[in-house]
Amino acid sequence: MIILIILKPKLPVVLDNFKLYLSEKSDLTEAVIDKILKEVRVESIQKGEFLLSAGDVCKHAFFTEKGLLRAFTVDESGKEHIIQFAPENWLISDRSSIYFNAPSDLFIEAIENSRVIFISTEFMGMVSEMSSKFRKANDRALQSHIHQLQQRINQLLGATAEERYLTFIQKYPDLLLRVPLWMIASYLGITPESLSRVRKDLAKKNFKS
Amino acid sequence: MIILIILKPKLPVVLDNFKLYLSEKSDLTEAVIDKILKEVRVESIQKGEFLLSAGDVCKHAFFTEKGLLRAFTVDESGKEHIIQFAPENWLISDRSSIYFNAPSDLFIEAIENSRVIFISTEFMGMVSEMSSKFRKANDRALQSHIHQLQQRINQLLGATAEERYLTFIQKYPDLLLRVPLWMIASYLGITPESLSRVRKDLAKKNFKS
DNA sequence: CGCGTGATTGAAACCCTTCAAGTTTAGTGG
DNA sequence: CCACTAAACTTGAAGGGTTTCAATCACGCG
Repeated sequence: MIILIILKPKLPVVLDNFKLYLSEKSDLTEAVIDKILKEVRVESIQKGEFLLSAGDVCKHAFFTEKGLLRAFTVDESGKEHIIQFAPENWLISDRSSIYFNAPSDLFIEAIENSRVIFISTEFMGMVSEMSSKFRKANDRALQSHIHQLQQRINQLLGATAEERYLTFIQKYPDLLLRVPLWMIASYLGITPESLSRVRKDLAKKNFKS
Repeated sequence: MIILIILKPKLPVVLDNFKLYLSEKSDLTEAVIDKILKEVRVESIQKGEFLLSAGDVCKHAFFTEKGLLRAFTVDESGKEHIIQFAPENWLISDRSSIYFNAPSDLFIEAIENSRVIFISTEFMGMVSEMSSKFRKANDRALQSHIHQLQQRINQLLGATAEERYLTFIQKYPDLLLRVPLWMIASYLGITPESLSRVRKDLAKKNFKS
């Protein structure tokens, strides 16, 4: 008789996306990356949980290994304004809060059950020192970030609700399926009702999806 | 008899503001700064002249030694959207156009007769290598810039015309006296007529200045 | 099943824009 | 220095896009 005993192995946390990210953005060997990965803090964040609240000092950048995060502000009248979404492979944080060690005015929340890498300033500094390619990739990302913010300002200055929506679905088609419409409305700076009507109009003009 | 001949001396271009800027942001000696200053390109720009046009690749950051510059986009319908003003001691440029060597979508124009320093990437690199304080100051400025862009997005997402105007005059009281109101309206994302009415309402509520 | 969240729809109100006209201001040349 | 012109600013009336509020519907989940 054969007795089969299967010991459930201690599952290593899967960090495929973050590993890929590091190997693409840096010129470190896989061995070194694997070593680094053992040091990073990873957490499972349930839908609805917060990674940062307004008033707190932001201490980490967050890399979405799995799931979906959002950053938003809340104004005096209690209305939310969504600043950014962060699906898989995106970084999200309050750069200036980290940099100036100042209270953030952002909330960062998981809107799906997520696995999130906590990236400290020290970690960034360490990898930057190890790889000049990584440093450059970060510079690049910073410039892109600024450019993207300016484009958004530009659109908010001039575009109608419909134009904003069309830009959004063209830029982030994947998010459309994962993010409730009222959050998209918040990102676009319009009410959920308005977005609903915009979509209705577009459907009438036989606009696909 | 005494004949007095006054030879008009070759006037050195006055760069007090930029000199002060360099000495505050770096830890270079005055002698070194003076040497550096001889290398920079300075130009007098008449009101209405352009330093950058959409479609061109931006090659310089511009430091306003004297005068006032603005950056703006023009949308499909021909409307201008002002992205930024740059009075004395401000830097203005299209970072991403410089960085990615890509055509800019910005115009940069003098709205007063101005004296402008052309700052090349090489110049920035050189000073950065000479002074780590300068490097850090630039990092800091970059972070502040991002923060300021985010605050503006936030306001465009939620605030009324009046709120935007009040924020503007509180943040840039000096510009109010130098910039035509229709440009301020453009910066705020409203029409000149609306701004006029907002100001009228504020005056009625006996709001000073 | 019932509850809560998200989405839709309608009607009224509101803010802002548009268009058009008039007024003020500033700059230019005689 | 005044006259002229263009640009900037104001004001009014009408219209449009969005919001607000309220009600209803659809769906997933305990």
